[in-house]
Amino acid sequence: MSALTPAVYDRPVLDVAEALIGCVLSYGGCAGAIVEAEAYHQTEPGSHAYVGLRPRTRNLFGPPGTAYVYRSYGIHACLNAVAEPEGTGAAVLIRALEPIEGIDAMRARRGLERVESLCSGPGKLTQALGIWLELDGTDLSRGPIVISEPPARWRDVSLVAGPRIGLTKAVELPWRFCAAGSRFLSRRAG
DNA sequence: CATGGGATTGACT
DNA sequence: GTCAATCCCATGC
Repeated sequence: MSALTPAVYDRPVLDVAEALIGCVLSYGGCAGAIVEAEAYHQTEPGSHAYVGLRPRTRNLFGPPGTAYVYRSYGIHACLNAVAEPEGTGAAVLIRALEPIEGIDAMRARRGLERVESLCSGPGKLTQALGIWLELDGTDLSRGPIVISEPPARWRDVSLVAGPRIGLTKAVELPWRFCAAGSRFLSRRAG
């Protein structure tokens, strides 16, 4: 399994979002296949980058392949992969994983048994893998969080695009991508 | 300086 | 279906 290079992220954010479905996210002995992701770009108001570079969103404008981890609703951490050239605010929000490795550690951190519930949401998967805000700004091609190329069974998965979840602005853009038929999504694809 | 809202979740009716 | 938890910081007076 080889890590995605920065060049993979240095492309239009919609292309990166599609490319990440089926890739494997690993951290601290846990791993899962990405089954759901959303694209965000500075040119549309759903993005944290829309208002311009701020201290909190600094890493969202960093080099392609950077991790952008932010606090959501005061409680949760959400993980993004930064895309497009440095200086452009664009990123892919990782929304759900199909657990592959370290499932018992995920269960312990989540306090749940059901595999389908371990990583089926952006705040859930960071809790399951133990990813927190101090990993903001780290390099996804070098670690400690790594995203690797899809295993054989994930090549050529069918994707379903639909509107992004939970937004109050730019609700209509179909920038959410899901692995078709997956049981590990945060919500059903549509 | 005070206020408010958010790329969510889980518990409850 | 509703709602509170809880933090950063942007915004406005």
